[in-house]
Amino acid sequence: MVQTWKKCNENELTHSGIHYLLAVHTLLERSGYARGIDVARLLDITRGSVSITISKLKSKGYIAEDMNKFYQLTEKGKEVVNSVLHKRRITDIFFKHVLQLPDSVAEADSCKIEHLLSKQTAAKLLSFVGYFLSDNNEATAFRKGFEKFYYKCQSGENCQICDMECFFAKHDMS
Amino acid sequence: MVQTWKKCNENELTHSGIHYLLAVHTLLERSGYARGIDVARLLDITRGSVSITISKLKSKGYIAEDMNKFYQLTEKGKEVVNSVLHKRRITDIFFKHVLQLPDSVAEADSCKIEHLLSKQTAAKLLSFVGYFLSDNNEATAFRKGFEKFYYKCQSGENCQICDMECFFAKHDMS
DNA sequence: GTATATTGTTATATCGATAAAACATTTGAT
DNA sequence: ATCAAATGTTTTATCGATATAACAATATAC
Repeated sequence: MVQTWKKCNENELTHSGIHYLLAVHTLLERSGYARGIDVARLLDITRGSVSITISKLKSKGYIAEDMNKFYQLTEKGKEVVNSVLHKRRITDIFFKHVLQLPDSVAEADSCKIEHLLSKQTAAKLLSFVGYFLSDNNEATAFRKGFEKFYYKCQSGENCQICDMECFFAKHDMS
Repeated sequence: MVQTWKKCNENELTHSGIHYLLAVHTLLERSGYARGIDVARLLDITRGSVSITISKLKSKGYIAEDMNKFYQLTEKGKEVVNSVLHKRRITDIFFKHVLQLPDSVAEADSCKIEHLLSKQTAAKLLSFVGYFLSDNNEATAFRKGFEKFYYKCQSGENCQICDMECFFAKHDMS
């Protein structure tokens, strides 16, 4: 538990850096080019900050420039963007269609964790969602059953699942 | 997507701050007291850093001191710790027993996202895990079916689920 | 009860993300 | 081609997390 804390923060790319890459990707898709000012507007930060962060991403090999100094994603950059977009997509679907959370909550939570999930977890989650949403009889029956189900720990007792006094029993989940 | 980015980082407590609270909690459980040096050792950081961060947490009302200046969690602090521990427990169980991920992966990913999940998502996830692991016939059948199932996007085609070229199809997930 | 060791605190410094402002360069309009 | 506007870069500063190191306060050993 504690021993993972430091490793937790050891990433080649920061959350912020990833969002710069996503922004460049979005802009390239949307308009075919991405300049500093465009990234600044999209992320709602200053041109100065963009200039600084993008040059770091360039020196790390995630971003390149074309002859007009417009940004391009390198292969390495594209790989990161692809990976993160897939993870977001999967968590988003999981939250919305499995857990049936409101879109706003699903999207906020997806944004927070998208880049943190390991490849393995994302792949398994994809597999799970694939099965859950499939036409299989078991999946269909399971979905129906879950609709009617609401797990609530007995107030005052230990939660059967998490084996400790239940936090959720004491709080309004509205 | 982009509009959530800034909000994503607006938290009363930082990830780091939460881990200080968890450390104090762990120490109180383990030895009955928590001093600066204990937190420093547990988190593998210096006494100086602990001193600074803990005083911030004190002024924010998460930590108090007894007469010997040993740390205590305030009600507010306990609430945060409880909430995070529950979220970790739930994600941990989900990763291990639903997704069947190896413990190491499950724990690493839980640590990364535990504090980021909204209350609503955690509550729904708990509910889901409760149903999935239950004795209901549908749940049992579903679990059996999922064991044999492995979703794999067709290479070169768009993934049915995520509606874009599949990242996982191209990568070794070992 | 003094000397030593342990613990806590307070500079000072670095790193990453950011802002604001000054400055530099490029683009565009006429 | 010139001037104004837009864009990019650099500087200075803040904030949060951290480290080191100096210093202060406590504990502990003898």
